[in-house]
Amino acid sequence: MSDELVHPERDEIRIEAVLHALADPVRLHLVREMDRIGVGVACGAIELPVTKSTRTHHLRTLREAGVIRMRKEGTSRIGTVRRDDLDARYPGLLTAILSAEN
Amino acid sequence: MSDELVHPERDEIRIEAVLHALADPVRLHLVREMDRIGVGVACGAIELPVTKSTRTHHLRTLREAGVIRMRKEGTSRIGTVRRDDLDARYPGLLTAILSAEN
DNA sequence: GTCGAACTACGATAGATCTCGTACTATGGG
DNA sequence: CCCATAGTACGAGATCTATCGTAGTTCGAC
Repeated sequence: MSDELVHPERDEIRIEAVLHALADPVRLHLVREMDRIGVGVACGAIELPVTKSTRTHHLRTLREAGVIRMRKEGTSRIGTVRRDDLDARYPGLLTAILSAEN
Repeated sequence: MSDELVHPERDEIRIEAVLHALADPVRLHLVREMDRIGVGVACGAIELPVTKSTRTHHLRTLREAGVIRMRKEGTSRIGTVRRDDLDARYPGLLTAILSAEN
């Protein structure tokens, strides 16, 4: 059970899905926080103005788009940005988006 | 009349709007074609599997997001990608998206 | 002036999606 | 075992949006 959660392979990631995932302000904030913290972060620890179930929805969208990777750890989920895969597939994309100030 | 087409200023462009605009396959195709051709292109000349009114809708979305600029020329609309503005605001973003193979 | 071409405006509709509440599962501490 | 915590599943409501058809506008050609 190293990977019960479904993730797309690197070559299965689609640019439209990535852009759509990052076009939502809540999800963009999630990814920015994960990227800022760097190491795996408990997804529930990131403050959001939405409920738990909405958070789950957004995290699934990010995961299924290939933007983040999630693994289980106890009752928590540890999330990390898939920077290596995204940089390999779309060089410069993530940096350009995450460094945008507004 | 003063019904000149409305465009956001460079510093009014928002990253979420740009990402949302480019997340649609029809709009991404439009922008890729405009960028490939380079100089201003008659928007109606780009082949699309949608009707005229749907095309208008997508072009307006791109224009209002600040991705393209449109000017009138006779009964046609000439569209160009706002590469200078986008490169200045989000360095590397457009190149990363447009060079994505899939 | 009349006609057609290019485009926009508007309304309608079907589907997506963001949000929530409730119910449920799984894990770990006492 | 009991229970709290972290998260998911599911369904519902409200909003958004992609699409179309029809009608209207604008411009150039004749």
